[in-house]
This record gives sequence, structure tokens and C-alpha cells, in this order.
Amino acid sequence: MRIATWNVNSLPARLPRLLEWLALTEPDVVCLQETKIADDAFPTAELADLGYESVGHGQGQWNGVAVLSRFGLVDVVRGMPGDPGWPDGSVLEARTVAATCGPVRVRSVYVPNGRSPQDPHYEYKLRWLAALRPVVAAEASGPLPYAVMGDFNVAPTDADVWDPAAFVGATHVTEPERAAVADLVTGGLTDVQPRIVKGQPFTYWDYRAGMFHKGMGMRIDLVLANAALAGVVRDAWVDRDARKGKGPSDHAPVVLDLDLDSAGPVA
DNA sequence: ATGCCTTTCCCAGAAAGA
Repeated sequence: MRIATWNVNSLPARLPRLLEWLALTEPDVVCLQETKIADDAFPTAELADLGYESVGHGQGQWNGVAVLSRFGLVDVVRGMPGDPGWPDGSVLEARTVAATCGPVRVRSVYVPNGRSPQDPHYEYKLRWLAALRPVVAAEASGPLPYAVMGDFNVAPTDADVWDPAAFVGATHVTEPERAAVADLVTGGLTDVQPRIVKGQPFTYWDYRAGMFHKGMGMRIDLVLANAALAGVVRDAWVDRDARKGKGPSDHAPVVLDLDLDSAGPVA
């Protein structure tokens, strides 16, 4: 079984690349982030043509998450209890959705960016991660192999950014953000490490200034797996090819191969 | 060459991303 997570930076803009990538890579389960598409516009039919059942949880212009599955989709949960909302609790953004796909349960997350440590959005980011913690803890202790995966907008360690000196005073690397992600991991989750390719663990490279081809990236797309899932990971890698060429997302997919093949795709 | 930012609103340029 192959599972993946990918921040596509607009599903409408990325649909041709996504469909091409699905046909080439043949993942069984995919968590998407930054779909930037309303649910009534979600490309359900195009994905079904490739054998994927899908659930989008979106709001149009910003944010948006989804789960695609060749193993069916059950027990779908949009959002999460305790979501702090932005700019206040009266507005909940579309940043997480969970589903069971055959033998595994997954939760796709798009953690708030934070903008800068002085910005109110940064406090929102920390509140959002705090709300995620009990949700993930409950799901991870369930009966199924489980992973919360997506764009966490946090680089867990200095090794996860191309130059720690370049990030002094910036979000994604501050102690409170890292502590919030470490809190998610505490209690049994594993931050599944992708294979190092070209000396890099990165999953994101800014579009500007040729940062991708200069190797100036960050590992902010994470797969946090419970023991039942982490124990069956055969391989994990960042699909850098998806960051190349014409019209890429600024993120590359993280792909995991699992020794969980018995269920087989749903026809 | 892995290649110099992209996407959204929608038609102008600002906001957001990280």
C-alpha cells in the first residue's frame, strides 16, 4: 500500500499535474493541502476516472484539504473539535479532514502559516496546533494504523532547513512551534523521515530566486504515524520530480510504501 | 541544467504564501 501527502498550492491550478502524478505514482491514499477550491467545484469525476474516491473540505480562495483513496472513504470527519478559528472563533478555516481508507486512517492537515512571530496569526498557529493535539492523540490510539500528515508549516529541527541562520526571527523554526509539533509526537507517534536525496530532506522550496535548484528548502510536510503504521513503513521519500518542470507546486509530495497490501483496491 | 514566483480575487494590483 502506498500513501502520500502533497500541498498542491491550488487544486484548480494543479489538476493536470496532480492527475499526471497519480497515474505515474499510483498512490492508494493521498492527503492534499491548499486545495483552494470549494467543495461543490471539487474535481470528483476526474479523480474517479483514475479510481479515486475523494472528499474535499474547502472554502474557495484560501486553505482547503482533501483525502483521495482507492480503498474507499469511510468515517469522514471535516475539521476538528476545539478549532480556534481565524480571526476569531466565529470563522473556522478548512484546514483538516480525516477519513478511514481501507486498512488505515489518515488526517490531512494544513497548519496555519503564522506569518511572523509578532503577528496574531502566529498565536493562532500555536492555538491551532494545541487543538490538534488531543484529536490526534485519540485517533492515534485507535485500532487502525494511523497517520496525521500534511503541511505543518514547522521545520522540526535545524537539519530541516537549508540554513538555520537564514531563519533567525522567522516562523517555522521557533521553539514554541517546534514544541507544539514535538507535543504531537510525544505519546507514541513517529515523525517518519524520508530518504535523504541529494543530501536534502526537504519538501518545500520557495518559487523565488531559483531556490529549488540551489537546494534551499525546508522539511515542513510531515507524516506523523502511530506505531501500527510506523512499524510497516517499507520506504519513505520526497518525490522531487513533482517539484520540477512546468507549473509545479512549491511543495513536493512525501510518499510512503507500507507493508499493508492485503486489502487491495476497491473496484 | 532541477532554472530565476505563483495564485487568488477578476482585469489591477494587492494579499498571501513560508
